[in-house]
Amino acid sequence: MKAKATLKQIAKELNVSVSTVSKALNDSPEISDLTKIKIKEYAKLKNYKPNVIGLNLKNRKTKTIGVIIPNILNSFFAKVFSGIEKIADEKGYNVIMCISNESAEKEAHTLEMLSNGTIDGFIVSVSEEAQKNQDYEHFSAIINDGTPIVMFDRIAEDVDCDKVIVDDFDSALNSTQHLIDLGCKNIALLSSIDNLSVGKLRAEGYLKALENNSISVNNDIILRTDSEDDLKDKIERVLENKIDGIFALDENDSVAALRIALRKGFKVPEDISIIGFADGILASRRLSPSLTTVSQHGIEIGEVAAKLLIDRLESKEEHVPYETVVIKTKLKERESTRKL
Amino acid sequence: MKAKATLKQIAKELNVSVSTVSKALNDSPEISDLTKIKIKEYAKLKNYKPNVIGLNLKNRKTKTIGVIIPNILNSFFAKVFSGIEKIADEKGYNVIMCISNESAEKEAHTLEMLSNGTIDGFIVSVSEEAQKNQDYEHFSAIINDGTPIVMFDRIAEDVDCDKVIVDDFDSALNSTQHLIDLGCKNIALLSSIDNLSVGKLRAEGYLKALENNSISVNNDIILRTDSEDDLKDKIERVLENKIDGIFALDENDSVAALRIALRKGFKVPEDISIIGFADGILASRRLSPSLTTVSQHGIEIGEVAAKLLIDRLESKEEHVPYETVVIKTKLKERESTRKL
DNA sequence: AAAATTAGTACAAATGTTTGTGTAATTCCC
DNA sequence: GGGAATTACACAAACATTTGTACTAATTTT
Repeated sequence: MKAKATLKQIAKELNVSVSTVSKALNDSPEISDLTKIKIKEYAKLKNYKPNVIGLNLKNRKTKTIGVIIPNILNSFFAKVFSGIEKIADEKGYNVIMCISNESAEKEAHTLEMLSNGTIDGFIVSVSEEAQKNQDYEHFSAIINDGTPIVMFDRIAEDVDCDKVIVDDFDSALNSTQHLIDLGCKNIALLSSIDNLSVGKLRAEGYLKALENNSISVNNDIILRTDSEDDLKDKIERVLENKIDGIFALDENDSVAALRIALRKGFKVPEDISIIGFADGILASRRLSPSLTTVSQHGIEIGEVAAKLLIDRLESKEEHVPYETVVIKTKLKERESTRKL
Repeated sequence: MKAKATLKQIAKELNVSVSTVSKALNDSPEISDLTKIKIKEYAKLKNYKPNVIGLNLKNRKTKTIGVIIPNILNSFFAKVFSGIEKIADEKGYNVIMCISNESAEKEAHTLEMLSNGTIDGFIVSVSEEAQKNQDYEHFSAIINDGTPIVMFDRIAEDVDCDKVIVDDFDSALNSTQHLIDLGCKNIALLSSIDNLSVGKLRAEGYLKALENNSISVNNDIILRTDSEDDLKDKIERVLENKIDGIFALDENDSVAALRIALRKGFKVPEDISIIGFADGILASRRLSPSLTTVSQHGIEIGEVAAKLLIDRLESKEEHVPYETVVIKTKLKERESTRKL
C-alpha cells in the first residue's frame, strides 16, 4: 500500500512550500521556470495526481450526479442510464447510481445521504410507492436545500423541477387509433402499471381514442391493475372475450399477451393485432411474431435529462425557469399488427 | 438557493466554538447537557447535516465504490450491478458506475479519474479491447497505488487481485455432455465472443466434452468469431451441415440460432436440441420454444464481488491474500432440449 | 548610492470536519 | 480558605487543495 503523493510531501522533499508546488504544477507565472521544471519532474516521478476530495472541498462541488431509478433490471431504465452516463462522461461528470427498488423510503434515504456534498444534483424516476402515496415531500425538501433535481418518465407533477417525459397520452392515443385504422373493433387494454403516472396517462389516451371513434368502452376487455399477481390468469380472462386488438401498456403485458394469445390458438396478426409499449432490447423484436411496439427512446431521455441538469449546475444565473421536455415516441411496426 | 448549514455558522450564531458544536452533536461527554440540547435543537432547526466532503477529507476515505462495466444494456452486467448495489447499500457504500463501452482507453481513463480520492476501490469487468490486446497495465498501476480492485467474469489472469468468475469451462463441459447424453451426435458450437476470456474457456469445455466421449471435432459445425458481423449468415452456414444439437456461448448466439433453425424448418427440440449461455431476463425464457440456458447467477456474482471488496477495504490487516471465487452455473432446462 | 521595482518565494486563510490539548472558572476537600 | 480536581468550553492541528498577500532578495532606476 504505497501512500499517494500529496503537495505537502513533495514540498517537504524538495524543500519548498506547499503553495510553490501547487503553483508550479498549475503553471503560475509567479514561479521560476527552473523551479517549475524541477517540481514537475519530481511530481511526475512520484505519479502525483491532485486529490479530488481536497478540490471538492475547496470548490464546493463534486462534478458528480446522483441517479435514482426504481430498477436497473428494467431495460428501459438501463437505456436511460446509458444516455445519462454518456452525457455525464462527455461533460466530465461522474454518476452515482442508486436503486430505489420502488421503495419511497429508500428513495428518501438516498436523497438525504447524497445531498450533503456528495453530489451536485439528481436525476430521478419516482418509485412506485411514492407515486402510489403521492408522497413527494422528500423531493421538495432537497430542492429547497438547493440541490437541483431532474425527473424523468415517472414524474411528480407537483414538484417544481426540470422534467423529461414521454408523450404518453398522445402515443397511446395514436397507437390505439392505429389499431382502429387497421380495422380492429374490439381492442383490449392491458395494464399492470395503473398505479404509475405513465400508466394512467396511457390508459387515458386509449380511452380518448375510443371516444374519438365513437367506440363504446367495454370494461370486460380492459385490464387495469397495479400488480403482476395472477397477471396471466387475468389476461387469459380478458382473452375469453371477443377481441381483435390488444394494446398493452408495458413490455411485460405485451409479451405475456402474445404468448397467451398464441397458446389459445389465435393467429397473430390475422386474428388479433398487438401493440405494446416496450423498450426492451431483446424481447419484442425477437419474438415470433415480432411485436409492434411504441418505442420510448430511453437513451435520448437520459441524454436530455443529463443535459438539463448539467446546464443548470453550470449556469451562472440564479433562477433559470424549470423546463419540461417531451420526447416523442415512435411506433415501430413489426409482425404483430396486420398491414393495411 | 438556501445555503446549507455548517458547524461554523451554527457556532457563530450560538456564540460557541466550532469544536463545541461538533462535540455536542456527537454527544461528547465534554459538553454540558444544557449546551448539547441547545445546540442540537438549533442544528435540527437549521436541518444541519455534516458535509460529507469534509468528512471524507478527514477520514481519507469516501465509502464509495467505482464499478466499471463494458455495457449496462447487457442484462448480465445489469444483474451483476444490481447485486453490487444491494450489498453496497447494506454496508453503507455508494456506487459510482462507469461504462467502458468495451474501450480500453475509457477504462484506463476512468480508473485514473476515480482513483484519486473519489472512490475507495473498484469492481471491474474488463473491456473487450483490453482483453484482445492483453493490455492490463492500467489495472496493475492502480493496484500498486494502493486502490484495491475486484474483477468479475471477464478477468485478467495476470493481474494480482480478487476475482469472481463463473466456472465457464466446467459448465460448458457439462452442458455439452448433457446434449450428448440426450443423444446428440453432431453438436454445433456457436461463439461470437471468441476474443473474451470467458468465450475461450467455454469453447475449451465444449471441446473437452467431445474428447471425453471420443467424438471427433468437426470444424464445419464450429463457429468461433469475435464479431457479430454477418452473424446470421455464418450461423446459417453452420446449420447447412448435419446437426442435431447446438451449444451457443452467449445469449445473442443462442437466440439467433433458434430463430434461424426454426425458419429453416427444423423442429426444436425434436430435430435439434439447443443450449445457450444466457442471463437475459426477458428473452430466453419467453421464446417459443423457450430456451434451455446456462444460468450465470449475475446477481450473486455482484454480491460476492462487493463483499470481497468491502471486506478488504474494512480489514485492519495490511496483506490479506487475494481470493478467486468461482460461482457455479446451473442448467435451466426448458423446451429447447428434448427430454431423456 | 539610495530608492523603487521586480522576481521568486513563503505564509496564511479558506473550504468542513474531528479530536487532542490548553485554560479558565468552579467545586471539592481538609 | 487554599491547593487539587473537575467542569465546560476554546484553540489549534490535521486532512489536500488553491490563491491572495507578504516578504526577501536582487535588479533596475534616477
